[in-house]
Amino acid sequence: MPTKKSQPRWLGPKELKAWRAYIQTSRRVWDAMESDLNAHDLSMSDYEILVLLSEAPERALRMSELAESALISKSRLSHRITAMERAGLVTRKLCEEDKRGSFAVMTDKGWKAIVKAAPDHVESIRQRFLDQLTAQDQEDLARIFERVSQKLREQFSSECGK
Amino acid sequence: MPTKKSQPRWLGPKELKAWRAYIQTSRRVWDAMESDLNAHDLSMSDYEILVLLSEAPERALRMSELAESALISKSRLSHRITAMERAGLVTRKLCEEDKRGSFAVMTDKGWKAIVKAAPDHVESIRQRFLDQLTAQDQEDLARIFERVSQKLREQFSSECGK
DNA sequence: CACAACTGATTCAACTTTCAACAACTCTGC
DNA sequence: GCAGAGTTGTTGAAAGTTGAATCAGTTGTG
Repeated sequence: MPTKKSQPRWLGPKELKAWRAYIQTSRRVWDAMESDLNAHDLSMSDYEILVLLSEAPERALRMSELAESALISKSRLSHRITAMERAGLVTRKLCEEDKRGSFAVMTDKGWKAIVKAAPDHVESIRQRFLDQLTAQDQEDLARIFERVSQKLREQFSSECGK
Repeated sequence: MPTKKSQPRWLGPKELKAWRAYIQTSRRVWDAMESDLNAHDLSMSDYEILVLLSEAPERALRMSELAESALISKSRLSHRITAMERAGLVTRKLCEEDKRGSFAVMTDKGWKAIVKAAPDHVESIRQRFLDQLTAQDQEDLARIFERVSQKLREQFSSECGK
């Protein structure tokens, strides 16, 4: 996206500090949470997929919808569902209304897996992240990141949707 | 790390909001920045490696040190350096003092690559993230994430170092 | 000094992700 | 109805990542 010819506006000390603290810490948080989830043989992505399915009616979602919500590509989802199918966590079901389509459906085993993993995962969210924030911090953070997210969506539509 | 047998402390609405806003947005920010960097045939990881090398004396760093600073595994770094070597951005140099060791050294081409990519990358940091924060937000964020980072380091040493 | 334990780095095999191509189907406008 | 454009989802190969095993070199200890 960057489309500037002019002098680069280098980061000032405070900007640099904020950016570095943010970007490095968020990788660490992510890695720590991944490795916590590994105890349940799940990745963050798999967990997300299972959560989304568990919240969906019939515990089923169209592949595209699921890919979009989980923030991963269709191809990646397809491979991932194949692997999770092998592990017995989900199955596929063809879509009647639109014969190109298919559903990912959470199995009972998938449900059990997430029920088992959830308490540890929540504890992990707290220990790795939330417990270090005051109530005020939480509000600030939600506000800031929602604003950033909003902006990214705008940028995305003006870049792709043209 | 989670080691609790008691009732899980589920997230309250504000906690959930803060967590979701944060975790989803940070993936989006990351992805956007990756794709911005792709225009220069670099990944975020490659960029980080080049920055670290560019700041090091002689533009060289020991593999272990580099891996640790770049927050990636030694194995991954080894592969990545092989690839970057193929692309001409770095070379390896054996270490004289300790013959097990080796250095990654930035080449002139590597230097040029990062000099070329940096302005766009900085612009990307601004557009994707920093521009959406007030000066106050920046301070808050730095404070919060440094605290989280500190805690993660403590947890890491008490988990591994013993 | 000898030798066990350790360290730095790479390699291997398994796995995951990406990218491009594809098959199957639906929708649109004529 | 039907051609062409667009959508849904899968696939296969290439590239990237992981973790364990390995190799060479170093350090510490009796």
